[in-house]
Amino acid sequence: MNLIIVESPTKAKTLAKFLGNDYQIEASMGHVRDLPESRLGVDVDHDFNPEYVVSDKKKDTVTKLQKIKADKIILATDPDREGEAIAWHVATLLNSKFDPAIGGTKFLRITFHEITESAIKEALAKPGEINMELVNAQQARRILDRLVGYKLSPLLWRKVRKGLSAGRVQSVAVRLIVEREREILTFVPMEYWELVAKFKDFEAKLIKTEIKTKDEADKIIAELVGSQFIVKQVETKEIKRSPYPPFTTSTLQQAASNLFGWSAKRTMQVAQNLYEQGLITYHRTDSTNLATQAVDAVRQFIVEQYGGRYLPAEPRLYKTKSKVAQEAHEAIRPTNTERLADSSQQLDRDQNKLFELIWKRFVACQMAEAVYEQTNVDIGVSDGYIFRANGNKQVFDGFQRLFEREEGIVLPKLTVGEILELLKLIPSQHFTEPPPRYNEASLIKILEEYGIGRPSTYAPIISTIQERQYVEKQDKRFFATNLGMAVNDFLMANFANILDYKFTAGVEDSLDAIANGEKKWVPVIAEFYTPFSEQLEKVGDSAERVKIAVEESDEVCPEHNVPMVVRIGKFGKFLACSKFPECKFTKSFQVKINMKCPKCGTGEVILRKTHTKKSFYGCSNYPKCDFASWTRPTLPGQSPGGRAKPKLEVIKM
DNA sequence: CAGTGAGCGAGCTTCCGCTTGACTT
Repeated sequence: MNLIIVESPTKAKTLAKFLGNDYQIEASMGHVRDLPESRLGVDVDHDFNPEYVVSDKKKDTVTKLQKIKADKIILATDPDREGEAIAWHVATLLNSKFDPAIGGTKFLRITFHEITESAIKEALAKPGEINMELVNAQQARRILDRLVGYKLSPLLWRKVRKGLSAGRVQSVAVRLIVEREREILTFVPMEYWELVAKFKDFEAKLIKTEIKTKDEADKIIAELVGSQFIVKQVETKEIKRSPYPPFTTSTLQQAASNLFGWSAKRTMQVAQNLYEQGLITYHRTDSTNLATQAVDAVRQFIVEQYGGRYLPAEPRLYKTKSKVAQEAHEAIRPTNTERLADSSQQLDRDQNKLFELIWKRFVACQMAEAVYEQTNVDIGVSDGYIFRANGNKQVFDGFQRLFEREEGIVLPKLTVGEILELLKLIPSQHFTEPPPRYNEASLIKILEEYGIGRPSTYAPIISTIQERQYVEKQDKRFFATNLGMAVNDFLMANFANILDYKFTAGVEDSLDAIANGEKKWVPVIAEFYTPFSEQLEKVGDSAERVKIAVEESDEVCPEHNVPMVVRIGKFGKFLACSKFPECKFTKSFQVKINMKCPKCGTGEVILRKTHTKKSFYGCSNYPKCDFASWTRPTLPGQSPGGRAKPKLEVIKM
């Protein structure tokens, strides 16, 4: 009997369908061994020798694998750095029971990038061995992350506050948010004006002229009134739009965040569900590759469903942009394109929404381009001013057939030299705006661009930086807290190299060098650790304890008539008199949603929490007014929840 | 449907990446 070990139980089931009774297939459930949680587990004085332990959570899995009697053990973990390491750890743990010298058990390593019958049988036909260079690259990655995290965090406990943490990934995520916060705080809005000329049936905007003040706008209007508006140029060109590539984890999380307002965590939970039901391919991937079989099938589907005009002559190939991508899996796609109609009844609302999103993105990615006719019209005025109007008409919908149709702007037929009748000049005041605060989608996007974090960690990173209270989410946007800024400033002042946006990219280059045999892992780690440990010692000896700014509130202490400040206790935020410890007056911290209580009309609606930490809406006049609601209260005429309707339309098939 | 809470300092905290349940409310 042959034992095949993969990482995911769902994958094990799929393989079992393809292979007969000659194989027993089991899942390792990810990593089986790791550095111990409660201590460093790296011997920094002896070549960084790591200490690996099987955690309590993994014991059952490991014991189960060890008990299986097999002639051959085939390690079919993912074809990437982490997968290779899992294979090695599994082999090491099973070796005592299955020593080739004693029992004759043989370890074989196979890899495949797509879960199709042909790919698996091909892999089984030519098995290889564990690639120790790749394993060592993973060990270097693991040990470096441990050294950074478990050396910097205790320094923060000493210099800032107990329980804090720092790491190669999380500290950069916090840095991004802190720097954006400061950019917004120091941003000076600049006034500018726009001028729109209204004609019969269309309008045009003044271009190439900067207007800074109302006086300037008025002056130009005075000049223009009574002038002749003449069509100077009419330019029409064809524009083609291509579909987006199929989803990876990060783009799926971004789309679900932007379209549905979902957190990355929620998206992954729903995707996990779809994956377990066999409806989609694996949902933790950084690749946009597609199995040839799947592309062939969807091309046939497109012809049958929409007609040959919607099919490009050649299949579209999508190259993965990210340099750090490991491409162990395919893109996220439906496992069966034709399954949409009958599956929809069994799925709940969230599953349906996400499946439809994945389905559309995949089918669209193999459809024809959409074609538009774009018209630019320049209108000249005697004084040299130029107004421009843009028209946009869809000529062929192509892949856009699957999505909501955008309203085009249709311009009337205009000819060069034509004199237009001006109806009105409309000035409008604007101000330049700072870049927006990050939300989950934009944070994941930029982290991926820097190569920081992996598909399996984007969602957990977002949880960690909030749990540590480095950042807070308000209305789905991240705000840096005073604590986050203080920790960031401390780390930037003393360990700027680790917080460098390019640090991870440099680490990745070294790991690649280890993986392809150009470098050995121990010197790579030593080269980092020697200066790092010197710096740790220096900062530990000399740095002052960091003071965290307290946030003032609008509330005033009734006993001392001084502002109250926001403090953080065991159970979250509360308001305290700024004269503490002299004055011990406190008040609960109220999160207002800018709405009067619908019951008493005088109180503010505030967000509160039950004993069990569940959020609900209540009235600030409680206990005088007992208004309470699980959902955000609505004012007459407002749609419940005030949420925008999702942009998807139902696919008719 | 709605606690409390900081300051002392024992013993504790902490990383990133790979996978799912097993818990409670």
